[in-house]
Amino acid sequence: MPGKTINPEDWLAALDESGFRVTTVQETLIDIFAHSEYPLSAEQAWDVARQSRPKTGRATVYRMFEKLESLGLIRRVHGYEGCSRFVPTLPELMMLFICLYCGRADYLDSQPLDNLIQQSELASGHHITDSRLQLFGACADCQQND
Amino acid sequence: MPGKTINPEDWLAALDESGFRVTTVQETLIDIFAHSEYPLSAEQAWDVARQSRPKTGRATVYRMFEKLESLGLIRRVHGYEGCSRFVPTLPELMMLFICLYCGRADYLDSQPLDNLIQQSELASGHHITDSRLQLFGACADCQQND
DNA sequence: TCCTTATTGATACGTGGTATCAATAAGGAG
DNA sequence: CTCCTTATTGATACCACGTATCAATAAGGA
Repeated sequence: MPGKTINPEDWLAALDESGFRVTTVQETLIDIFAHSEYPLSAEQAWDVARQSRPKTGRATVYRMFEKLESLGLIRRVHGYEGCSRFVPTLPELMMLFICLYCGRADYLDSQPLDNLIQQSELASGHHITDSRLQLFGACADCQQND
Repeated sequence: MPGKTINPEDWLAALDESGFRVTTVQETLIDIFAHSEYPLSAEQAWDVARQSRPKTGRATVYRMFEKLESLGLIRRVHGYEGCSRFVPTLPELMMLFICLYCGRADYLDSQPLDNLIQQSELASGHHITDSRLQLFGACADCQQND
């Protein structure tokens, strides 16, 4: 599974542009996201953060997750381990696949989803404004290592 | 939005066949599910259950939800109001649409989703064994009443 | 360097869900 | 129908995740 990732500079810039102060906690947490290929819960991120920054507060991490989500920089994963984990948002690659064996997240081209939505709108008469799709299974790597 | 619903008899039969005892709490809760067009949380179902059966325990309702989910009779809704609500499972109609205005759930034909999964498997090399798709927007009724 | 104020960390709190365990009731055997 | 075994229940305590509060800290502009 290829390691697609995000650029911490962009995230800090986004926070700055939105009028938030740039702090060291932010840098720490953004770095944690940038270097993880797995979906992260606030609790997990808190544990990692305290390794390099022991005084980090729990509430602060939750607040930062909220902020990052509201800015669209991370999105929630609705998975087998609950709904409290997040992954970085990759524009144009919104379809998320989670491997049930290694736990890693992979992003897929979302064009097929757009087609599906159009189709379903026509068939049902509903106006669809948002969608959540997640796929689960065995990633290419984990299939080989059986 | 048409009121598709399920048959309480079938659910009781399914519980019986799985070796569970048939109890009055079960009948109460199954009835509540059969008569609601909205996704239900355990807490909500508990409130309703106590109207006709005041001594009903909270844990019992959570246990029953767990049982019904494990038997595949209800499924979790990953929605804007959290991930703790459930709807009855309708086989062959697995794609769920939730109206953001009236809150009702509608089931859509899941053939397009099957196609999407096939497509994504080919493109990514992953083996997809499970999926979660939910659509949000304005249902046909709520679009008219604007 | 100082000052204002957003952000932080510690703590307490709230809600959704689970473990425990004695009391109850399903339902098969006689 | 009655008895007996045991799954199920209800009450309580408990735990995990997340949020509100508020004094202390630190960004960053003047």
